[in-house]
Amino acid sequence: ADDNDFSRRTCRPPAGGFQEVVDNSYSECTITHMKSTPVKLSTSDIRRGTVVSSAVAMFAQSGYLGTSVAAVAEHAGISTAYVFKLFPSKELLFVTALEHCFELVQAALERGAAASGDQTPEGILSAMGETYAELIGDRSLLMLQVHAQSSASVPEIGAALRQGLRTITLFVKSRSEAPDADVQRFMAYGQLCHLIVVTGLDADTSTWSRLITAGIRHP
Amino acid sequence: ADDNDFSRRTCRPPAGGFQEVVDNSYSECTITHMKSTPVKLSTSDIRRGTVVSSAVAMFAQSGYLGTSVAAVAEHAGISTAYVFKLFPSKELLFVTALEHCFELVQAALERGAAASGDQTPEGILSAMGETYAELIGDRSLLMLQVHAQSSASVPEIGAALRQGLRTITLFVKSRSEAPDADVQRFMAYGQLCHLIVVTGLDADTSTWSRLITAGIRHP
DNA sequence: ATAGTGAGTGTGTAGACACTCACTAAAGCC
DNA sequence: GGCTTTAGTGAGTGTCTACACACTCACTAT
Repeated sequence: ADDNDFSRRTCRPPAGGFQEVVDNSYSECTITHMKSTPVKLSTSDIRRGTVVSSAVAMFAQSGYLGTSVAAVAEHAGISTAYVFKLFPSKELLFVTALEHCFELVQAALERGAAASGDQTPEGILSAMGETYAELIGDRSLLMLQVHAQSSASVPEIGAALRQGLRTITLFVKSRSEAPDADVQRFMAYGQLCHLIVVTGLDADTSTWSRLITAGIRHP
Repeated sequence: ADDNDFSRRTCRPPAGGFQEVVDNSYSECTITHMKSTPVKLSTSDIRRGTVVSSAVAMFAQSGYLGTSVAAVAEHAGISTAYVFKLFPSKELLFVTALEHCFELVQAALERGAAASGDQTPEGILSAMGETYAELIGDRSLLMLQVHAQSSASVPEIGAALRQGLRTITLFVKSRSEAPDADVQRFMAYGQLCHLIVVTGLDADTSTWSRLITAGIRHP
């Protein structure tokens, strides 16, 4: 239990080797006052950010009920008790992770739309789809959404899911200016994409699975 | 503890009042030898059937990890211990329930296709979609699939999910004889339908949710 | 009457999990 | 140096769950 105490303060990467989503929005360390010590100060807000990243990774791996707060804490390299000091409950930790997930998705769609050479509605939708498929290559953001759907009966999770879906839908609609039916189709194929990854069909070469995965890239 | 012993043998409906999926494939009681006693014998196979029905209902409600075997047993009106005698593990109980779910889905699709007036590929697909939307009105079969996707990392569940998806896909393809792209679209909108129900958008009248649910019936 | 069998249950157990609390170490400010 | 605030932890507690075991009882064949 005490064999890794000395390594706690060395700013080591989280256990598991950074396979979680890298979160740049928290990494900036704002030094408000002139400090002489070059060692960067770890405020609780920065810690909160790393915990959210760990929560995304762990919840994506094992789901809401299947992930213990202790596992998130270990991944973040802090104690379980401190996670409960940063977040009032497991539920709110999950919701925060989910909201963060949707922020990353929207940012990716925006990037894709901006980088599209073809700025027609169809071109923008296509570019967005490509970026999304790229984004969920690491599976974390995708699996978190799947697990959230499964836990939507928890009121706060359901609300967060609905809110995130609303944000994404409205963003896709306004950014692409495509007709409603095309936006709907975009969302439907996004869901199909989730199914493909969840069932591992992207690694399946049988003819029937080709039928499902046709035209959907798998990086 | 002994206040309900006498009611055990009266073939009463499961606790909860038959809100679970009614399963006709098990209700037949085959009397192999001529018997004089008119009371129908409760073999373990019949019990297995009722337990599977209860498992579908309970797992659909709370998911794989969120449902205790005791809850399934209580819903079926038997003891927890006996459920473990009928099924070797919780995992296999879930898999059996999922397989049963896919059987019901396929049967519904077959019924829809047979009842379609328009026997063109597009007509059959459309009729199938309508029957499917009707079938999942009670949400049990839909939610079970959603929870299965969330638990697909359990190897046996993932395999059962893949197998069920394969069966449905091949059936839709062969029964409708529609081109692959149309079958793919059929599956994609099926997944969108799941998302709508999970998030409760079918009861939402806001304009953005109308965009998602347009053209998808919600009974 | 006897021996045997399958249906079905009550009780126990070992472990896991969410969450709490009393506590320390250190930084910032006077 | 004192004093307050904050980061961070170890050691629990109560509860729940999958599963095991030993057992009863209705019934059947001989």
